[in-house]
Order: sequence, then structure tokens, then C-alpha cells
Amino acid sequence: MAIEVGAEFNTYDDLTNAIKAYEAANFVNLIIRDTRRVESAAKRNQRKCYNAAIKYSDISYCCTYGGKKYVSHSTGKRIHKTIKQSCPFSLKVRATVDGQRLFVREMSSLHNHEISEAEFRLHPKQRKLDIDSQEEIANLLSMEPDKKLLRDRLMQITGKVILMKDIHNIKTRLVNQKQKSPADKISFISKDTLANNSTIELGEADIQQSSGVQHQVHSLCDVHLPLQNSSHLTIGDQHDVIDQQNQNDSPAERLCYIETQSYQQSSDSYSVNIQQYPTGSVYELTPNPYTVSIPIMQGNNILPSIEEINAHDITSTNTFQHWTAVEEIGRTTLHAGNYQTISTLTFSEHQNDLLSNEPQTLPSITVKFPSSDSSSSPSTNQPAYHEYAQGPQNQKLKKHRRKEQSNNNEKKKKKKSAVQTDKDNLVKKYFQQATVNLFFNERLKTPGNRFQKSLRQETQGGAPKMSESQYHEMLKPLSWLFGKWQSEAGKGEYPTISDFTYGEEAEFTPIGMKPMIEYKFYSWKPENKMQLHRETGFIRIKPETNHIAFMAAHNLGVVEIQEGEVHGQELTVQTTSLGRTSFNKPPEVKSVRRTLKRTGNELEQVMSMETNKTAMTQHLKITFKKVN
DNA sequence: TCTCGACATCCGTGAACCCG
DNA sequence: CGGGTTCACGGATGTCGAGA
Repeated sequence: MAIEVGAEFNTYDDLTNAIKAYEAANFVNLIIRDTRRVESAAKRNQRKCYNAAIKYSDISYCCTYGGKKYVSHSTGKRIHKTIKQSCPFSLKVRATVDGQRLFVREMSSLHNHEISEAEFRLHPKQRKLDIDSQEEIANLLSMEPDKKLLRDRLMQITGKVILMKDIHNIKTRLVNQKQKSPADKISFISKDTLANNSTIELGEADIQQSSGVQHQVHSLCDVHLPLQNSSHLTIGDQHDVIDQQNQNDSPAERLCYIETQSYQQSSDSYSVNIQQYPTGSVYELTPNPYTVSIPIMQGNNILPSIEEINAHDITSTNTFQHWTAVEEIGRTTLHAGNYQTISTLTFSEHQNDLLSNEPQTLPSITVKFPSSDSSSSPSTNQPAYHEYAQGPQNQKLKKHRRKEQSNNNEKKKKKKSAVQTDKDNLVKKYFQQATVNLFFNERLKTPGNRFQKSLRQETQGGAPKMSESQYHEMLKPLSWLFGKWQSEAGKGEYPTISDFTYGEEAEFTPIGMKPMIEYKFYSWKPENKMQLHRETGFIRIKPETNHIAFMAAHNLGVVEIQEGEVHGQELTVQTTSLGRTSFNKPPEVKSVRRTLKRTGNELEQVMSMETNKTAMTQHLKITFKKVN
């Protein structure tokens, strides 16, 4: 139901959905200014009985530019701006007399600021991703992807505006969450997981900060330090991985295996050979100095095309197994509240267990470089047993060894030639890009994934392709206008002003099965995206003729009716009546002539204008391209 | 006395600013 | 660009006073 005075809603959720629809349709962001929960209202008026589904007895909404006057508590260390400017928009909703429903009792839809889609989409409320998506992004961020590429792909897929600081904040938030309540995590494990004698993920911080229960934990199960501390999956390392292709409802049924990668360099190529071992043992190798993040890989088309990676040449004839860090699985398990964790992951002190299993060699990937440095010695893996925490002493020992190892790595790094560093950077860059690409390739393939809907909208044309059954038959002569059009290169000229350029977007949407079209034009300055002209209105067509009328409202204080004719994919209309506010600045617009012509996927608009000082003269010319 | 509007204030969250 | 951190925002409730 639309938001208007008198509209009733059975539940708060219904109201919320209607509010969201109103926001999207009008490009305004509303916030709750005041509420009175039904529990609180029942206390005040004990004779009244409320339906719990309405949640509130009173809700007062305002525009994000309105709202309460904030009393700043700033100490002056930072300059903060507020967007509040006493916008008068107000929407008041109350419970009906019987307390069973909510109804809109008051509404004032006036705003004292400019309204634009760009502003609307830029607001944090619209930029925000849902919790699950944020978690997925956070996981991806732990693999050090190319953040700009990630941002761009996210924008493309979600259709939302996403800033680099949003990416940063998602990461910060995840880190904060991980650092929160380690004791709770331990408590959770001791209650539910240890009974199964299973393996669980614990952050190093968790263990350090929860020394009181550490011994108890270790006595019951192995503690697996997450890969975040031992870097991400790296070339030259070995890692425990989990086959996500066999995901079942029960994590215990998932196939667990170990993967090793050997890393070799010939005169003109690097090779990464991946070997897969059956489950049995988990151990870690000494990190290789060539620490390059490896992305999740799955299925076909896992690698970016050669064109996408200009820096070097990638060849791959086979696909990789999909794998992911155990840390991710452990965390997911905890969050899902599934107490049966992966019981097949245990730790071994002896490599013999592992060696008894014949490795399966997986296809290799070759990364070719335009130039090579054969002096760089190939690096092969020399397994070194990973000693997991067995107590505080071993913690210290482990830390000490890691420090030593880190120092050794530093020394090795210093010896590397500049050429080698460049190569490493190239490899890193490649994998950073691949990480992002593969992540989203996976999203495309997974049925029902949360990005899929918006992705389909984006890739399949966004606005629905309209069949004739979706608009009134009378609109057929104008159907070539339907959809969204955009241009960055409009040219403006007029004898009384300097020439200028502008960007503009236009949208033509049939109104249900009614014989009319709603349309919008909004333009901006290309240099700074500052809003310029806005026009909105409706197009009608005289039945059984080609006579059409534009009913237009301009933000410059002008309303007008333009009439004319449509012939094929071209229409021309001219002002027949015009109204303007009493305080509009001169010169006074007397008439406007508009021509719209579609050629292929392009739409050209030419506007001419007559004022009280200038005869009818061409004013604007722009060519739009269809965006959906 | 009851109901309701309006204002004050609290507090957790997270957006975004500063700085290395 | 990223880590650390400030403080604006959003949601909720308490309280006061006017009017029925």
C-alpha cells in the first residue's frame, strides 16, 4: 500500500516495506524520529490492548535532512559536518483505536533541499550492504584482494554506491568483532564442542586473553590457530583445506584434505603445482619468501582473461579445485551455531601419517613473464612440522620460532633482486585481481546467492524488458522511448550565456496499464556532478492518433504543457501553455520546442527555447545511450 | 485523571576524519 | 592506503505540561 494519509498496515513489517518503496520512488531517505513501543504504550494506557505485530503505537518519521537538532559533544579535535537542515518533511503513524493496525495519520511531503537520485544513493543508508554480504566481503578482504577492483565489482553487482571507506569500515568492523568476547567463544566451545572431541578455530588473541581456560581446552581438543596469523594461503605453503564442492548440511560430512603447492621457476615461467592429499593430518610448512595470496578457484573461467592482465601472460589449461582456508569454515560454524564442528581435522606430530597417503597431482598453472631472471633460484617446499599450541610454554616457543622465521624471511627478502620484486608484485597483483574475479564468478554460479538478483538485473538489462502485455496498447507508438537513457556529453548554448557541457539521464516508464508514461530528466555538471536541471512529468497520447502531450514540471519554477506529434521513432512537441512562479528570475521563457529521435540504441534530444528577449534558438543538444 | 504531543536525554553503532 | 578513534546518528525511553 502506498504511503498516504489514511493508509493502514497490518504489521510493522508491512509499513516498513511501504516506507522503503516510498523512499526509492521519491529519492528520499527517511529515519525514525520518535517511537513509542507497544509495551511502553500499554504501560501508559493500561486499558488499551495492542497487536504485537505492529511493534509501535506511535512512529514519527522525518527526512535525514530533518530530524532532531543534534547537540554536539565534540571536543573540537575533528571537524564534523552535519546534514541536518531542519527539513520539514514529516510522516506520523499511529496504532488504530483497536490497537491492531497502524495507520498514517499525518504527512507533509515538503522538503527544503534538493532531491536527487545521486544524493539518495550516496546516503549511508542506501550504501549499506546486508550483514551476510558484509561478512562475505570481509572474508574476501582477508585474502588481500585488489580493493578498488572489489569496490567496482561490488558496485556493479549490487547496484549500490560503494565508497572505499565503506570497504575499509567493513574490514574494521570484522576485526573488531573478532576481537570481541573471546571468553564467550571459549565458553561456547567448552560447553558444546569439546564433548565431541572435535577441532575448533581459535584466534591467537582468544587463547592469549583466555589463559584461564586454555589448559582445559587443550586437554580436550586440539586448538588450531587460524590462518590469519600464518598468512593466507601462500605459494610454497601447505594448508589444510576443505572441499566446498561437497558441502553438505552437516560439516562433519564434508571432505577434508590437505593441499601442497610446489613452486618452480624456469627461464620464462613460474609454475605452481598443487597436490592434494586425503584427509588425515594437518600441518604447515615453513612460509616461502614468495608470499603471494592465492584466490579461491572453482569451475571454468576461473582466471581473468589475458586481456584483463596486461602485465603478464597467463596460461592455464585446467581448472583448480575449489578450496578455502579452514579459518573461514571454523568461523562460519561458530556463527551458524552448529555445534558439530569438523571432527576429521586433527593435528599430527609426525609427517609419516601424511606420507603414507599417495598424493594426487592436480593440474598446474603457469604464469609467464615477458622477461625473466634465471638467477632467481627456484623455490621448492621443504616441509617443517607445525607445532600447534600445547600450552603456554609452547605458545612462547612458537612465538619465538615465528619471530626467528620472520627475521630469516626478512633477510631473504633483502637479498632478492629488484627484478624479482617486480615479478612478485606482478604475481601479487594478478592474484589480487583473480581473487576478486573468482569470488564474483562463484557468486554468479551459485543458485540463490544473495547477489544474484541484483547481478541479473545489472547484467541482463536492469529494467525489465517490456512486452506489449505490460503497457497500454495506446502507448505502442511511444514504446521506443521506454527505459533509462544516459549521456555524459550534452552541449548547451544560447546567445545570452556561455557555451557549456552537461551530463543527463532520462527515464521513460509506462504507468501500469494506464495509457500514459511517467518521465524524468536530470542533468549534472560533468566536472563535479553538481545537479543542474530536473524535469519530471507525464506523456499522454490522444486515442487513435499520433498526437501527444508532455505535462512537465521543472525545478526552475516552471510548469508547461508541450504538444506535438510522434512519427515512427521521432517526436516533436512545443509549448502550448506555460506557468511560472511569481519570483522567477528573468529572462522569461516563452516557449520550448523539443525533438526526440531514436536511432538504434541512441536517443537524441534537441531543445530550442524562446524567451522574452531571444527568438526561438537551439539551446541544448544531447545524445543518450540506452543503459537498460 | 487520562491521553497525547513534544522535548530532553541516554547510549550503542558505525560513518568518516586524522595521521602515519 | 589503512589503522585508530572521534563523534554524528538513530533508536528508545522518560518526563512535563496542555487539553479533554
